[in-house]
Amino acid sequence: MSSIKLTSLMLEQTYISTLLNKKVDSCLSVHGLSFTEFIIMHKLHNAPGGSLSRITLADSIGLTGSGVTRLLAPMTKNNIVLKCVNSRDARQSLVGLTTTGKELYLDALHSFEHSCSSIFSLLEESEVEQLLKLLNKIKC
Amino acid sequence: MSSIKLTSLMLEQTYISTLLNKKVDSCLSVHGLSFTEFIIMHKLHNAPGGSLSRITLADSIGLTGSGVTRLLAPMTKNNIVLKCVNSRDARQSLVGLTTTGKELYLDALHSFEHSCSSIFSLLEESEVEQLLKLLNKIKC
DNA sequence: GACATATGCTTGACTAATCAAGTATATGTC
DNA sequence: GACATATACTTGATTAGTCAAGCATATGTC
Repeated sequence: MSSIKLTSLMLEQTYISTLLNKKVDSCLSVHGLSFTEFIIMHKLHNAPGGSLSRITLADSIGLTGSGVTRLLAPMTKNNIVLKCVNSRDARQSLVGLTTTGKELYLDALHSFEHSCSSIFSLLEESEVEQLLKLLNKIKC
Repeated sequence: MSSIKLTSLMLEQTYISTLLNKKVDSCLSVHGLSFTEFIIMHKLHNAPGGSLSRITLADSIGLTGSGVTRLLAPMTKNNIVLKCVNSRDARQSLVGLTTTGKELYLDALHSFEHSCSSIFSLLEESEVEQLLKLLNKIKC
């Protein structure tokens, strides 16, 4: 396998990702959210039971635990997420969306979906599926 | 087109990219380089004439001009890159690799290629090409 | 039940990058 | 040639995240 192609692939991937993040970030900024905050809200909204521990959250979005702590602090203050004690394990604090948080998420989701549609507009449905499949084959 | 698939694609892409960057970063750290520094060296090494202006560099790696300035400062101090004046335009400063920089780049390239091989090891050559093609179809 | 070790989270110090404002040089128009 | 505007770069302030160290709680072993 040509290492030039793999090198190109890695560089291209990084480059595109940088641009996409910036694009999505600016689309979400009208809701006062960063992309990372939106991802957190998305994970919480779709979590079974509606809440996750910080560690689970961190792993599922590729961040460190301390990164999550720092992100959640202002979100808690702004009444977007809620910290609840886990009665089984006092070390853990489960996090969930507040009612305000849910509403904000649904609003932001609209913008996000719109932005995704525009970003991936040149791809056919089959290509989207193919891309997803290929991305999942990357060894992280 | 299902917006759930597009949403998944965007989230998956971001997640994988985060992990890949961390992986590559740690592989390059043995050379004392960050991934971004390596990308800069790569662009300079492959540039026609061996030098680029800061703006061109910034655009080609998806960074702002000030980001490039900040990255180049320590690289200049460590004698990896060299700043040369453009006689045609005194505002511009062209940047190129020093001899030390070239050697360091070639060393780091080995590690980088090795890391890419491992990361993309589950992909066939045809899949790599497909992935590259699909990534390039994304509208940034 | 006491102690060693592991786990979940927070915090201080740091790094990489951004943005906005500023400086220096170029260019086009009168 | 003077002035307005544009371009290339730098710098101060800020932000998002990392890592390492620390604290609190859990768990396993004796």
